[in-house]
This record gives sequence, C-alpha cells and structure tokens, in this order.
Amino acid sequence: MPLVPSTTPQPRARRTQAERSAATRARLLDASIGCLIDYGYAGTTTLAVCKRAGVSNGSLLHHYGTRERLLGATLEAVYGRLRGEVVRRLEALPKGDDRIDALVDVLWSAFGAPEFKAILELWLAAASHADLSWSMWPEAQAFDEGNVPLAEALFPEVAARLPDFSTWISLIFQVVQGLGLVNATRPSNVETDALRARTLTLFKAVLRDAFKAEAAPC
Amino acid sequence: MPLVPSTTPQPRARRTQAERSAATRARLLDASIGCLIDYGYAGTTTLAVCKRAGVSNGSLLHHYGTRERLLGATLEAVYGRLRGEVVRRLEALPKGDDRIDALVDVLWSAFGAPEFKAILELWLAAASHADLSWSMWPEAQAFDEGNVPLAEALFPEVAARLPDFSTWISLIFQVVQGLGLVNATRPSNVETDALRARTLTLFKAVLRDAFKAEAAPC
DNA sequence: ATATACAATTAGTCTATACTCATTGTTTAT
DNA sequence: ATAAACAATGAGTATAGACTAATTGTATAT
Repeated sequence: MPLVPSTTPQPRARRTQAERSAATRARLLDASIGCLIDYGYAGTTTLAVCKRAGVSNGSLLHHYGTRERLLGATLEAVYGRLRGEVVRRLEALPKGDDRIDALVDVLWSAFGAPEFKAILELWLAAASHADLSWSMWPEAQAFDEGNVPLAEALFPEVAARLPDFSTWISLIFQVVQGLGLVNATRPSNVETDALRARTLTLFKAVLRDAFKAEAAPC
Repeated sequence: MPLVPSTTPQPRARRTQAERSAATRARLLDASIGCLIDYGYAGTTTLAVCKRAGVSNGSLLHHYGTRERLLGATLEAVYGRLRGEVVRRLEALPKGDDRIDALVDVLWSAFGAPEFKAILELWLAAASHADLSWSMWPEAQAFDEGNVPLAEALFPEVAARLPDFSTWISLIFQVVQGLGLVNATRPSNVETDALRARTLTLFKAVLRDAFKAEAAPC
C-alpha cells in the first residue's frame, strides 16, 4: 500500500462540526421519512431509522434525544420541503398560464407525492399522542395558514370578486387531500388512476366555471 | 345475607355458548374501535383492548388468535356499521326531499364520525403491513364499490343524463373524505368548524347546479 | 348424570425496542 | 501543541407487549 498523501486528496474531506452535525441530521431525517413511507409510524423505530441512515444508534439519540423529538423534526422537515416546492412552482408560473389548472396540478404534485403518506402517519400519531400537539409545529401551521394568501396572490381579481373565495380554496384542498389519502392508502391500479384523473379534470372544469367573470344574465 | 333464590332471578341469566361468544366478541370489537380512536394503531395493544373490554388477555387470543386478525375484524365491524347507517338513512329519504343536500349530509355524518379515525388508522396500517392487504376486507370493498350504484338509485334521471355521473360521485367522496381527515387529525375549534360548514354549503350549491336539468342556452 | 366441547382466566415466556453510558474519534479554541 | 468541546460508536439495561399453556368454569350433548 503506497502512501501518496498530497496528490490524492482524501474523498472525505475535513468538515466542520456544524457540517458533520447537519449531514447526519439530514441523513436521519431522510431515513425517518423513508421509514414512515415504507413501514408506517409504528415501524419507524429508532433502530430502523439508524440502519437506513447508516448511523449509529447512539448518534440518533445524541441529536434528537428521544424518538418523539425525531419524529417532530421529521414532520417539520417533510412539511418544509413540500411547502417550499409548492411555493416555488406556483411563483414560477408565467402570467398568462391557465392558473387554475396549474394550481390543482401543483397541489396534486404535493398531496400525491409519497411524502404525503409520511405526513398522514404523523397527523394521526399527533392526534393520539397528546404530547405531540399540533401547535408544536410551525412549518405545518405555516402550510395550513399560508394557503389562502398564496391563492389570493395567484388570483387577485377573483379573490376580490368572490366573497367566498377562501371557501373555494378550502374546497380545493379537501379534494386534493381526499385524493391523496386514497392514493397513499390503496394499492394503485389502472382503474383508480383513471378515476382520479377524471375527477381532477372534472373539478378543474368546476373551478374554471366558478372563477370566470360572471356572464351577463340573459 | 339472606338467600332468596327463586324470587330474585339472577341478573346474569343463563346464556348459550354462541351468545357468550358473540357478546365478548362485540365487547372486544367495541373496545378495539375505542382504542383506535383514542390511542391510534400503535396504542391499540392487546392489553389495552382487553382492559377496556373488561375481558381477559387469553380470551382475546382465544377468539381472534392474533392481534392482526383482531384488527382485521375491527375494520370489518366499523365499516359494516358505517355502511349500514349510510344505506339505512339514504333509503329512508322521502321522495321529494332535496336529495343532494341529504346525500352530502349523510356522507358527512359517516366521515365526520369519530369512527372514521379508526378507519384511517387501519387504512394506514394496511398500507404498510403487506400482510394486512386491502383485498382481505370484503366490507371495505363493498363500501368502496357500492357507492356509485347507491347514488344512481338516488338520482336515476341525473345518472342517465350526465355521462360523467360516477366521476361526480367520486368528487363528492373526495370532499367529504378530505374534511373527515382534517376533522379526525386536527384539534377542532370554532374557526375550523365554521370553515367546514361553509365548505359543505358551497359544495352543495355546486352539486345542485351540476345536477339540475340543463337550462336552455339563451 | 356424566362426559365432552367450548369459553374464559391467570401466570409466565420471549422478543423487540427505547434509552443509558462509558469510550473513542474529530474539530476547535488557546 | 494541548486541552476542551463536540460527534459518533456499540454494548448493555429495562420494559412493554404479543403470544403460550395449563387450568378452571360453563354449556351441550348422550
């Protein structure tokens, strides 16, 4: 084994403590999300997360102290990613686009993603474990409360015209959430996929009709 | 303690074996549903169910053999009850009623019920545990597949007129399911309750508009 | 009446898992 | 260079929960 120290730089370069921490934290959160998707809340054990992350058992506890705190951090992470993605894609929409179709599509890309199953698992866990109270998660609240402003920015004139605009936004979320729930929990097949596509198409038509400037009554 | 044997009939009368079995089974299923609602899937341990049912540990295993089978039976039971209730209430509708509003209300009474949280827990558990496959549950499948025929019986002329009638039914279910999901997982307060009520009202209006006979184009 | 099948109970076993702790390795401050 | 702080490891503990098994109680046959 000849040593060639200076010419071949070590692949694992020298990292600061903060970088080391951040890296293992990210790996743990990724693994936690993956476990939630694959094995559910009960199956997301500390050992399973460690194994998937390639990190020692003690290290997980060093960073998060307890399983519950790890799962809280997981919820924050997965929400943050989803929200970031949604906001980014909505802001990137060209002005003239069919924004209603695009809004539904972007929301579906979030609620139809595998990560939504992780969110579902954590929602239910939080509903049972009182110590995982909903109020503990600012990212989740930001998502919930940021929707209407986001939609108002997309459709300023519709928001001004329709008095129940925020109710319409709620309706949109219910539809996408309902589809996401089915998508996450039922085995997908050709039929269900087709029905979902038709449902989204129909709903877009309903929205277009509701959001368009009222035709003069004849 | 005077003994008055024949005049005071024992409160726990003599029951057949079948009755005894059915009674403890029912108590176990009730307790299981209650545990799912209160503590979630992970918290629905065999011991917790036994304690709540007031039944011994061994008796549970005697009847259901394994925790998994108990939970499968629980899903069947809760689905059966919900489906029975929905069908019964829909069939009891007077002819002339505003049937669209009634359909939404009846569905919401099912998906807004606390039992829906038990269903959610089991849906998610089934999605992770491959051995709890979806196909194992005829009651659940009957619920899923019985919807469109049920709605067609309610709105025969609309079903004949609208080519995408079944898609509309799917849309209705997504909305109610989405609301049920939020209802089951978020702490309820005045605001969320009001928003849900407005969402349902708005959606009913949409449905009335879609289901009514097309006005002649002017 | 008696035997047989079924229902229910209790104590106990075994495994999986959350968490502790003592130790080693790595980075940063002086 | 050295010490102090931080990151990471792996062995070990305590406990909770699924399931077993031997036993007792209760109903239904003959």
